[in-house]
Amino acid sequence: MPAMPPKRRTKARKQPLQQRSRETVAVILEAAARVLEARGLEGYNTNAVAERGGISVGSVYQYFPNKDALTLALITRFEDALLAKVRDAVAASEGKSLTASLNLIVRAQLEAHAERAGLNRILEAEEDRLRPASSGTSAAGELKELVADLLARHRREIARPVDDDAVEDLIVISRAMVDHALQNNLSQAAATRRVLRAIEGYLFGPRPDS
Amino acid sequence: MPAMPPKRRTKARKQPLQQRSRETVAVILEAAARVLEARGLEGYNTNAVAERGGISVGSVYQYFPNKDALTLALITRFEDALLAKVRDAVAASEGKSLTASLNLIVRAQLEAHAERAGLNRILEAEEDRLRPASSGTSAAGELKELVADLLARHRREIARPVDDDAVEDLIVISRAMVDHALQNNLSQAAATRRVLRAIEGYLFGPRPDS
Amino acid sequence: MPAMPPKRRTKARKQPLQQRSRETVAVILEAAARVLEARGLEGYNTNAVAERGGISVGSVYQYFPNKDALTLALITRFEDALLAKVRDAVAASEGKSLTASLNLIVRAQLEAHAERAGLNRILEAEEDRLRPASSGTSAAGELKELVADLLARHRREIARPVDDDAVEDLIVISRAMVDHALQNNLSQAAATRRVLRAIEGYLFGPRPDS
Amino acid sequence: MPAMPPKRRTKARKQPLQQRSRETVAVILEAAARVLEARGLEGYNTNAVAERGGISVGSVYQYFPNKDALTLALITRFEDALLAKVRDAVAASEGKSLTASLNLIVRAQLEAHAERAGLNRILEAEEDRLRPASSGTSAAGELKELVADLLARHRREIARPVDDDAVEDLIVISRAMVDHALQNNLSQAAATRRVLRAIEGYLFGPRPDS
DNA sequence: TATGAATGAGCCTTCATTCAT
DNA sequence: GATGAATGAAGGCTCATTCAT
Repeated sequence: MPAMPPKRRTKARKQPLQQRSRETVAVILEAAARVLEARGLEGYNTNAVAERGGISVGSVYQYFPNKDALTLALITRFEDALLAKVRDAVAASEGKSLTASLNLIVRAQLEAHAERAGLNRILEAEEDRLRPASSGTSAAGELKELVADLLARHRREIARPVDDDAVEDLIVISRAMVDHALQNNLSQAAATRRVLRAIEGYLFGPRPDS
Repeated sequence: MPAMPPKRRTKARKQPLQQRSRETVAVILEAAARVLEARGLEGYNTNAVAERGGISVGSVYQYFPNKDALTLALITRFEDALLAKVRDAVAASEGKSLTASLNLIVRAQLEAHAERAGLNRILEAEEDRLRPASSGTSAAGELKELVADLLARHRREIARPVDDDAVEDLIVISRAMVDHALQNNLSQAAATRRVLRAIEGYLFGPRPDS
Repeated sequence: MPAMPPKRRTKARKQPLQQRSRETVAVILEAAARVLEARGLEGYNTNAVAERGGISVGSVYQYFPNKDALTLALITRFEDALLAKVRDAVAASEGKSLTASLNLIVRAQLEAHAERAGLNRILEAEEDRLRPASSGTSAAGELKELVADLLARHRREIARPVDDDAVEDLIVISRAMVDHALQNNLSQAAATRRVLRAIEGYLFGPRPDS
Repeated sequence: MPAMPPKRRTKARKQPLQQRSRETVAVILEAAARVLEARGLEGYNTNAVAERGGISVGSVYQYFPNKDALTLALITRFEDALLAKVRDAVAASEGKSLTASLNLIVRAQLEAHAERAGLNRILEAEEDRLRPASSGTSAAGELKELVADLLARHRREIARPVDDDAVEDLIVISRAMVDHALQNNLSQAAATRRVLRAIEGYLFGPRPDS
């Protein structure tokens, strides 16, 4: 079992309360994103980020205690964006059929991932390394809730008991399918179809015997 | 779009034809595995590997042109082991029902991953970075074939057309579910049940309309 | 021979004539002292000092041209305090025997050093680095005078000629002994005894032959 | 009280058993010494040391885990040299009078310090910072023993009880006097005279009353 | 005057890789 | 083939100092 590296601060070093600060933080994040996109994890370093952002390294460290914290902030930004899209999709699916709702949600996910596919893939890979082993994010929590609520609303149409495990599995499956679709450059349509097929299989498939 | 890094040899520098050589390669691989397990990606470096293996760095470079090639060899070793287990499971499922066959295969997968869970997770994460974007491995190819054959044999019990996409999706889903199960330290039993549920949902679920 | 670093201002940038200014300077000095005590030379930096003092870095630079000047001010503050204590001791020893007088002075020194032992040790170490090689401070000068006067008053009881060298040596010896005593956490009583023993040995010892 | 900085390895990273290695270590130490002499603590950094030694930084870190360890090695080197000189002086003073013996020892000390006065002063200053607060070195221990033995041999000529405290005080006093002498560029003769005066005062002075 | 965000030179340290032995 | 000392590019990070507001 890998030894846990010595704890390091990974929270923001200073809350960007001032206007100027908030802008700088935004600049840093965007610069980091661009470096990651342009040069990959390989060429991603704080000096490059600073240069790209037209600021100094010192400024990066004014707001992020270390490189990992910066990456983590990027991950959070992505998660928040994803979550927002899903939230909207869920809201928009009020009154719609389960299939239609799922369709909306899957599209939302695909969009969120597709927007900056290269970047997001890298971030997802880094997440594993940076999160202390399944430390539930609030974002992850809310996603579960959203899905759970949707499923609950359509309980009767679903062939299996809708418990926490089901919600989790559904998220795992759709995330994997979405990633796979993007990796293979599937068209929006094909991607949606395949992801949906997987999800609906899970939901409407035969009630498990065991 | 990420700039392609300058091409580097990532194939083994020489085929270990001699007995002695083959042993050394094995030593190196095992040392690398152990370093990865003990210290994580963080503490994984060629000097540490050499030390752990009781050999010199120079020897590592005798058999692997660079660090990535070594990691890749480790990944291949894992994939081969997995494939072997799956192959056996498929062989053993001759004449059995589809459900029983899947059960065997899923167990095989779980076993392969569980054996050195920590190590394998790291390797899977590295795979993304090291494979030039979906460059089909022969191992991946054979896995597809195995699954395709099994499904073909039970075609009539399956609710959807058994095409390449279906095979791919099935692999994606089960891999994701297996990873997730291991990550959450599910028991063998629970893991098997949930992975199977997902797979069977996909196979026996309602025929897609579109 | 060490190259002389480029000359830098190390004097206070402006005389704190105004009441407010004087207060700010005091705040800065005390903040610096506390940082030094709490985090050592390692964690002693102008930003930390400003934060500790509840002011901005800019303000620190308003009153001190650079970090060294601040440290030097701290050293001076300590020296002044020491000198004041010694001056009082000398005044109080009017009419007393030499031994009694020395006792008072040694106690004064010990007190001054003990008050903030950790801080003062650091400052003494920094003094070496910051003073351009034995540039006599006025404080050092006055100390010499005080000691010289005391010795002159008791000339007849002393076994050796009381010249400048003797005064200097006496100061060197007692300073070293006091430092050593504090470093080893000797009790007031033990410390006083040993320091006095050293001093009296020097004064009352055999007249040097050469 | 200053917080103790996180423990770091300060022992040699690798024992220089091979001939080549031993040479490299010597090169590094001498380079470090020269950098310290030429540019002071200010310009003392591992890159400069490597450059000065005509080797690469990597080599420095092959033998010293960090900069402080290197400095510490330099300190030890100095202490060992000093000790060797004192040991010789003690040996040479066999059968001589106490005064003559002290004379030899003081000269030895002065020589050791004078040899590279600038360097040694810096090292002494760093010692405080680098040694975990009065962690008795073996060198310090042996010095005490040497002095104690000498004094014991001449017990009858000494005016005070020769206990551990006396030995310690004597060492403190002579070290302070030697440092002071070098700092003021006293001539060998003057320095010796003054240091001896201080020591003899301590030894032959009046028996303390208290 | 005060503020504190921004700067950026510079230092420590790591580690993949080489190559003389 | 093996060895392991040596290399040195590269990158994370700090902190004294400045200056626009």
